[in-house]
Amino acid sequence: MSWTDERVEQLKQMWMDGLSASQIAARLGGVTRNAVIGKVHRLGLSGRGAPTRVTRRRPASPRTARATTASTTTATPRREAAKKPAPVPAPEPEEAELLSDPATQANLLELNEQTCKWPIGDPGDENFHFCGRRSAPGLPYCAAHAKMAYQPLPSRRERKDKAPQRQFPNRMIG
DNA sequence: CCCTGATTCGC
DNA sequence: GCGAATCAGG
Repeated sequence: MSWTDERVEQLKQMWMDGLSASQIAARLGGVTRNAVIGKVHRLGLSGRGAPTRVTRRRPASPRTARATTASTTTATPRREAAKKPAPVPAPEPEEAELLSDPATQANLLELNEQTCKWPIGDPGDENFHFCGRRSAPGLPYCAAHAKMAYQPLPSRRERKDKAPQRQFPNRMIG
C-alpha cells in the first residue's frame, strides 16, 4: 500500500487529533506503526506541534543486525540528517485574530476533549497557544477551525451524501 | 511486558 | 520516499 494523497490526509488528521501511531496504522490498514511514524517524520509534523517530548534518543548507530548483502558498491556515506524546525501549519493571521479571543487561549495543560486544539503561532514561541474555544461535538476543533481542518473532504465523488467518515464517534469510553 | 514515539539506514 | 529494526522511555 502506498501513501496516496488521501491516505496522507487521513494520517495528518489522525495524528493531529492525538491518535497514536499504532491506532492510525490500524485505521489506515496495510501499514505498520513504524510506517506511520516514518511518514509522520518525513512530513515534518512530529511532536504534534506541542513540545511534548516523549523521549530523547542519543545518536547511536549500532544498526548492523540487518542482512547486509555484501555491500560491494559503497553506498553514499550519509551523515546526520538535517533537522528542520518542522513548523506547524498555523492559520492565517487574519483568521487567527478572528478566531482567537484572549479569553479563550488555551495552554497545553488546559486542553481537553472540549477545547479546540487548533494551534496559534509558532510552537517554539512563548506566545504559542491553542484556540481553546469549545470544540464541536466529536471533533478536536471548534466549528470554525473544524471547517478548515476537514476541508479536503469532498474529494470523493462516491459519497454524494454527507457521510463524514472522518469523525470518530467515540474512542475510549468505558 | 505492555505501550509510546524517535532514529537509523538498507532498500 | 519507504519502513523494519532498533532504540529509549513510560
